[in-house]
Amino acid sequence: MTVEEIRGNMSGGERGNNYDNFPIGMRVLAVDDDPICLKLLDGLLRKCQYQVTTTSQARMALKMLRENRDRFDLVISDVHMPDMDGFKLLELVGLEMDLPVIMLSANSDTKLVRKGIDHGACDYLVKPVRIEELRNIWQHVIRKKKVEPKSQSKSNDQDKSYQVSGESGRGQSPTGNVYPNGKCNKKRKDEEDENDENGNDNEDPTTQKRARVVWSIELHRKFVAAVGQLGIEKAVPKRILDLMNVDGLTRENVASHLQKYRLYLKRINSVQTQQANMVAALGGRDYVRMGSLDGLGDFRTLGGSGRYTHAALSSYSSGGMLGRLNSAAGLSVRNLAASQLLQPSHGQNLSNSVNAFTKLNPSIPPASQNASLFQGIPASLELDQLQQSKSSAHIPLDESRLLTTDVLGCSNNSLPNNPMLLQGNPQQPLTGGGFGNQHSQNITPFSSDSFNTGVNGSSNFLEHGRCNDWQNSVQLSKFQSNSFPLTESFINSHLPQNSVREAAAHLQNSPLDFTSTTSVSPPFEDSRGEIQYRQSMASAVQSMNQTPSQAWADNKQQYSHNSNNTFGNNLSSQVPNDGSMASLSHSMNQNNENFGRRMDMSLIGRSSGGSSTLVQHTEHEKLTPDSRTRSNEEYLLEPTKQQVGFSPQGYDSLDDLMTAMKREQDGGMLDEGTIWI
DNA sequence: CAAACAATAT
DNA sequence: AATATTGTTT
Repeated sequence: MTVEEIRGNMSGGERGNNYDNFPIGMRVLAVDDDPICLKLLDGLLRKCQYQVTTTSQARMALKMLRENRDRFDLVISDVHMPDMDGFKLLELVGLEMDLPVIMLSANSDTKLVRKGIDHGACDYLVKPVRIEELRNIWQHVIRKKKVEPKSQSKSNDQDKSYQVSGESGRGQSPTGNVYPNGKCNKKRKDEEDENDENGNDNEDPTTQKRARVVWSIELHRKFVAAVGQLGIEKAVPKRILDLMNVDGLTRENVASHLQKYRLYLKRINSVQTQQANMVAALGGRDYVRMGSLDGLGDFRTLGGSGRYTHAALSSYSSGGMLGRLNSAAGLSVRNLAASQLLQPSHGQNLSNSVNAFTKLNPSIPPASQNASLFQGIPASLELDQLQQSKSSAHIPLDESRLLTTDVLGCSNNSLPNNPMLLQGNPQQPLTGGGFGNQHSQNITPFSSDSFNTGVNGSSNFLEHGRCNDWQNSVQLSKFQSNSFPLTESFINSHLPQNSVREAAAHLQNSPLDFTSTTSVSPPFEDSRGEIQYRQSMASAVQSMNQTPSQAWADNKQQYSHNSNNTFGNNLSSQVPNDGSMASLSHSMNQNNENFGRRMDMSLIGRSSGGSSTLVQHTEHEKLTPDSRTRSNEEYLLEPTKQQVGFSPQGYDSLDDLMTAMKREQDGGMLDEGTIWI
């Protein structure tokens, strides 16, 4: 009988629950860009009596999975795929739906296998796959189910996936166990601290000091999930610990990680802000910001931010225009950066309060709040800003306003604090309603995005590894920040605006190379979960009114490196000039597919400009250079106009900026950035 | 006192 | 750089 028949027999049982005759009818999603391989795989899986669904596109797979998480029991995916790196898919799946994923590849390179496992694959099969291997894949489903049950009684130890145990070193279990002895107690106190003294502690393994916790991807995932569940506000060590329900993990461990996580979030925010500000300051260049942050994505990957930078630069310079920029601009940039860095950040308090406010009352309509909030901001900030601006002579204050505007706009949108929601499933109806058709909506997304974007975008570049990346994110930030300076310098350089623009345009365009060259990361789709959390955290933690929306844009991002290049072309062609951002955004939401191209753009933009933000008002823009800039810029610009919200003062932005700067400074990010140029 | 947090140590 | 530990506050 055919699979279909089997399915039918199983009758309703499909939903995942019935495992009556389990392996039979197991719902498998097979993904492989090679139609032949896919067909073959499909055939084999069917022979195993699994209920098979196939797709040749990773993105499609992700889409299907997102649409109905309970529709599949297991995913088997090729590693090499044009639209999305298999590892990326793996990570996203693991993160978002936590389904067992089996990687498939003709390459049996240990490193690749390892990579697959590290990214959460429950198995790695080498092509050609034998049916014998496929006959046993169901075990992964069982295993996962067993572990998953979130029964969280902390008591059990063993089966939980997370229990902390094992000798410290190993760590390889993808799942990530932490502590050394299985038994560990949560409290370190109990252990025997004292005993050892003598030297005789000999110990039972139990007794030893516990190994330090390694925050594996899985563990981090759990952590993030817990945080997300709790909401930032309530995300305190103890609660997180409870939710995580990982044996052996202590509150202290969580606290420590939380500390780091918060720092990370802040950083991200800062960066974003910074970028946004920068952009604004610069003159409002807009960049498209689609890129995004995907939430997770960035965790660790970026190992060396440097290379990206490098690549970007080089491509840049090669472009010709760049060269000039570099030289002249470089200097200016540097100055700029330096000066900015120095500035103290005052407004933090303010911003914090704002955030808090927002957090607390997410539901509250934004507009009023925002307005009030902003207004509330002390003038002092302004002063600071001024000072700042002075120091960084190049940046005109006026421009800074732009940023502010964005911010406001975002807030106005009244998006829920959690961008995630929006982001979440593009396919799904926008929840907030906020985004309705209205143009206001349209606007919103962008603006908000712009904020987030910076940061997010960086993530895109990163290599895959969602989880991995968060740690890297910082690096990303660096990268971005660096890029920024470039831009600035660019701008700053006293070139006539037009020329500048042109240059900018070039940059953006040229970047294609960059993109392709640098093997940036795999595409990113966001993983919402993380993103969400992240965002929420960020917003909460950080300051500012960041807006939530970034999410959606971000989601889309995929950068396809493979896809293409055409960035310019696509852009121009696909996106009509007239098309406003709104349309864009809509389309984006609706189809992920489109994104790919767009994403490229964004990436490029980012890379080149550093900031992809969207930007706002055109008004400030001195004018658009018409035709030349066109593709990218226009695209961007248009929307900008729509954007709207203006707020008279840019306090926020300033504040943010300052904060960001300060932070950066602390982080040394800026410095670095400056350096490269 | 326990928990959270920030700072500091390894 | 990632965790752990310590110190302070709530």
